[in-house]
Amino acid sequence: MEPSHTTMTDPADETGPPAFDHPCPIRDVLDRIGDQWSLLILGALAPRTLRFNELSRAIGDISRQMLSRTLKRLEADGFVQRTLYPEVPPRVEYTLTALGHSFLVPMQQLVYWADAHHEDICRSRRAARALDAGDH
Amino acid sequence: MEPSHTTMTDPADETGPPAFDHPCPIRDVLDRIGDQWSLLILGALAPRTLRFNELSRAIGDISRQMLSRTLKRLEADGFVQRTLYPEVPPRVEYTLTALGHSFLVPMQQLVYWADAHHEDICRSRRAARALDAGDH
DNA sequence: CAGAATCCTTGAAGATACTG
DNA sequence: CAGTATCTTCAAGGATTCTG
Repeated sequence: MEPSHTTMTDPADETGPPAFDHPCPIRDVLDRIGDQWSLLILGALAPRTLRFNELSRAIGDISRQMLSRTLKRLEADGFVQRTLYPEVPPRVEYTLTALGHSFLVPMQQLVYWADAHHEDICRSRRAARALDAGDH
Repeated sequence: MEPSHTTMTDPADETGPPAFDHPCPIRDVLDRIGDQWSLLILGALAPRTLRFNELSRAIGDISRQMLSRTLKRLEADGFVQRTLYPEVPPRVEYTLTALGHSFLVPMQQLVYWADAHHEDICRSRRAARALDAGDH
């Protein structure tokens, strides 16, 4: 856990207005992937470019509202590129940027870990619940 | 994104929502690390065992409330072990389990990525804000 | 088709105070 | 020392409606 936390108090980068860019890199990334939808969207876009409604169907239970919002953030952060084709009816395509793809590399490792250890976690939870139920 | 996500768009898996243990391993893990404190706690415990108040001081701006809650969840999920020494005054030590340590391995990769690309993200954000300010 | 605008609910987190 | 108990706030996310 070294790199991110030791640098977060770096007093030398006072180049701009504070209070809106996050001081801690990993926090920034976690805020992005911590939400309900970002990772699902990135995963859906990983193999191929998709249009708005294709993305909506691919994910299934996401509201248009949240899909729109989340895509905007991902676009603003440079993970996703949005391309509007000025036709009628309008067509908009979303595709991963190089940054977006590169992000999925370490993320994939985490997915592997999660798959490998999910059972351990569930077992631990059941044990905890059993204890909790027994002692009150 | 193979193992976890390709299966969740599968239209054929309507076997009924079990509704108690999370169906998606990665979601489970993300829920844990997505919150404000879990990762900070794991990071603090990585190099050494700590007592409750040591942990509190190590993290700094966490309330006792949240420290207690988060530790309980981490303990229930098997990331952290809690040991109570029945002395007066009481002493409680928290330490990472093998599962907790193994989790930090892929997590570390994500931290590296975040450090390496934080500037890209910030730059992208600034550009997005500039565009946004210009077009309305 | 691809969103934006609006309103509302809920859970996460903070503040504060108390306890074995 | 190591917590728990309440109360409150706040923002993420959902539902619904409207539009170029």
